[in-house]
Amino acid sequence: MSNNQFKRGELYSVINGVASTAVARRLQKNFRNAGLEITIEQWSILYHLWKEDGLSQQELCTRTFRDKASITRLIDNIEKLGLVERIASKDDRRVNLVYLTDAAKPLQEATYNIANQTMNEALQGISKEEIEIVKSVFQRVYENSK
Amino acid sequence: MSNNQFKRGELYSVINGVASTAVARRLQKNFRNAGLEITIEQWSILYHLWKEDGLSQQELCTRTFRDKASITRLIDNIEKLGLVERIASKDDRRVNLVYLTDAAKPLQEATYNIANQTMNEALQGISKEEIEIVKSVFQRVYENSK
DNA sequence: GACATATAGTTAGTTATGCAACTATTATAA
DNA sequence: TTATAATAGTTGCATAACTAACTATATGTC
Repeated sequence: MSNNQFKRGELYSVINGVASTAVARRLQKNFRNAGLEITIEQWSILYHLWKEDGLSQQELCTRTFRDKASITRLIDNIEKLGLVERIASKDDRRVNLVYLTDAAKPLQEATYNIANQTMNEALQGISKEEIEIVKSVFQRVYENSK
Repeated sequence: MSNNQFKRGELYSVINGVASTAVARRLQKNFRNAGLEITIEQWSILYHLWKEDGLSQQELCTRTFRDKASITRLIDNIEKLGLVERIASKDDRRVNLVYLTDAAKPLQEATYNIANQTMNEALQGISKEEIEIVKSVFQRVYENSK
């Protein structure tokens, strides 16, 4: 089984280890205000594909710490929006590779800007040292709990 | 590289400020192994009622950082299990007060033990000072984001 | 080559979350 | 006093999560 210990662990990499549902909700609202009708969960998938397109669903499980069933349905929904498509791998016919469509590419800059701004606001007044401690504690809690 | 986040504000107050879905899942599993078929979310409601019985749904919203619709349905499910009951307030007829039933009381000690043990394992090697910093950062991120 | 096992992905069932629209009750203001 | 606003809770709709059972393909061992 994959290490899918975190429901939306994705946010971690985005907000420097300081994760909170408050931030997630704020980010979602900012997306919506900008006319971007995607969920944060969907965005987290796109985020990884912008970094590296054509990942397998299994690889997305690993990178986003999600269950494979969750990935299946997230991809289903993003596919319905026309932002990604599944293409069967030629090397291994069990594998689906997930590719961004042309419709997804313009979203990247807009969402990056909104995400960065949201995170900066959330992290105001918090020092780099504190963030490092939070990350370190998270890491050890994770190690202790698996 | 780990990835951590607390799923609900609730967990934050329960596990000494160090929240992670890994701990939540471990806790859930430990509950199940002990024959306690409740979810962590349900348990988080019971936890607050064991500390102070007869809270209103609104008060549970505040204390567990949840939406009132979420509380409505969580209470629905816990009520179906026979662990709590809603009693209309005499002072304000809009208000439901949530009371533990006799069936819920014996669960307290068992779940406390399991929770404490799970938390102690998760927090091994982490100092009180570090935990305080994590709590403080969470609080400030929350304040910055609401 | 054949059989067992591991891996990638899908589907079903249950729980939980958030938003928005709604009802009922209480508080406030004209 | 009456009209309006605020508050407590419920319900409908959509998304997401986890477990477990399932299909299909690959791999490894005899």
